[in-house]
Amino acid sequence: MGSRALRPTTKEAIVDAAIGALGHDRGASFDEIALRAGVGRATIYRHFPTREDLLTAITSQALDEMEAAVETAVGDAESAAETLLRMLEAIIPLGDRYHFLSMEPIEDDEMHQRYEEQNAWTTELVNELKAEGVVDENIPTGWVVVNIDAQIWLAWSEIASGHLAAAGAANLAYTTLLKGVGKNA
Amino acid sequence: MGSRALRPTTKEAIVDAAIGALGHDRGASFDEIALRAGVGRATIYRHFPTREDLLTAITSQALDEMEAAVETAVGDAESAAETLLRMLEAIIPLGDRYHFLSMEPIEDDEMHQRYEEQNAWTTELVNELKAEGVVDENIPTGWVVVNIDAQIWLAWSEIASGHLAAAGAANLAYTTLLKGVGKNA
DNA sequence: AATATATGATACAAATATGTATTGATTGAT
DNA sequence: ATCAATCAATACATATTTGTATCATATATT
Repeated sequence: MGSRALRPTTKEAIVDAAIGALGHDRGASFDEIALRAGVGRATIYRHFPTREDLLTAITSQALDEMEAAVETAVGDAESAAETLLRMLEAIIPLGDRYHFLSMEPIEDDEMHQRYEEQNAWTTELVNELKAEGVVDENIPTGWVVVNIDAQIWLAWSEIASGHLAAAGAANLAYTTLLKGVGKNA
Repeated sequence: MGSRALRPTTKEAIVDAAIGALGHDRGASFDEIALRAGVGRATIYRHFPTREDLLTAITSQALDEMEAAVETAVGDAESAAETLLRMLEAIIPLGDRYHFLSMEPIEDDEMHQRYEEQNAWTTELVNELKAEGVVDENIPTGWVVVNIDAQIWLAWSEIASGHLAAAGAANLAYTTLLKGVGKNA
């Protein structure tokens, strides 16, 4: 059995608490995380032998959730442009939990590789956007890729700070990315 | 006398070493900074009683340099659009030293206030850009402001990683900001 | 009920960083 | 040459965090 519990496992509670604690203070200690999770500090070490193991587990879960959300949302898109918009719509709402991870250096090798794959996926998307005539082919692909990531990050930040409504965020990011903030006479 | 020394003061050497060390590892200890500066660790404490004092000094110097550079570059601009471009041209080359500070939370009250003033300046600039018809007035001013900051940060990152030539960076950021990466048929 | 497992609480060891204090040497100014 | 200030080196006290070990208790399974 997969034994998917109705109530959160201790391990899940720890991961959740860690996400909360680290989102609030990226240097949060195991003491704080244990307090949030309502478990003893030693219990954390039974599930995650080192701090890095815990960080890796969180990163892994974040990537799992994001990849799953994007994959679902993007599945039946009929163009690269639609794929981009769907991707933004799927990934921006997940930012409230994982925003802090985007500022964290990736230590684990496997996580690093998954990040590279993510990047390769986005790069391929940009190439398709160029082929479709949606993105200017004179702009370096790498620059477009980091701008896509930046729009996601900005949307996360502005939603988190209450300056932006979650509803229209994806569309705003999409438009800003493709057309900029300039006035198109 | 201002007594501007021809050779760097011990204090200046410490600040420079701290910028280098913290740029490489944001958690760098006083040991590492002292090593880089070629001074004893205790000497740092004579000039900066606490770690926060040192951080504040670095932040202050960064803001001084950036404000001075922008003020000079922007002085005779004849439009808000020109001001924006000149600002980008002035501030992007400074990123190699202060890039890491943009990811650091601001603790000091005075630095926080100066940051707010920076933000107010950019906000005013965006309002002028809207008045000039350069920026779409339907886009929230705050969103434009964070997008300007994001372009600066992206340029810094991409230059630092060697993916972007410093030369055309400001123009690329300027164009991306106003027109986006989309193809304008 | 008996048993195996997971947990909480606590103590402990080790490492690291911050900040203070002291002392002798070096440097710079008069 | 003398004097004052600054510095390097060192030792020290303190605090924090990580990771390990132990033991009694609670929980779940059979």
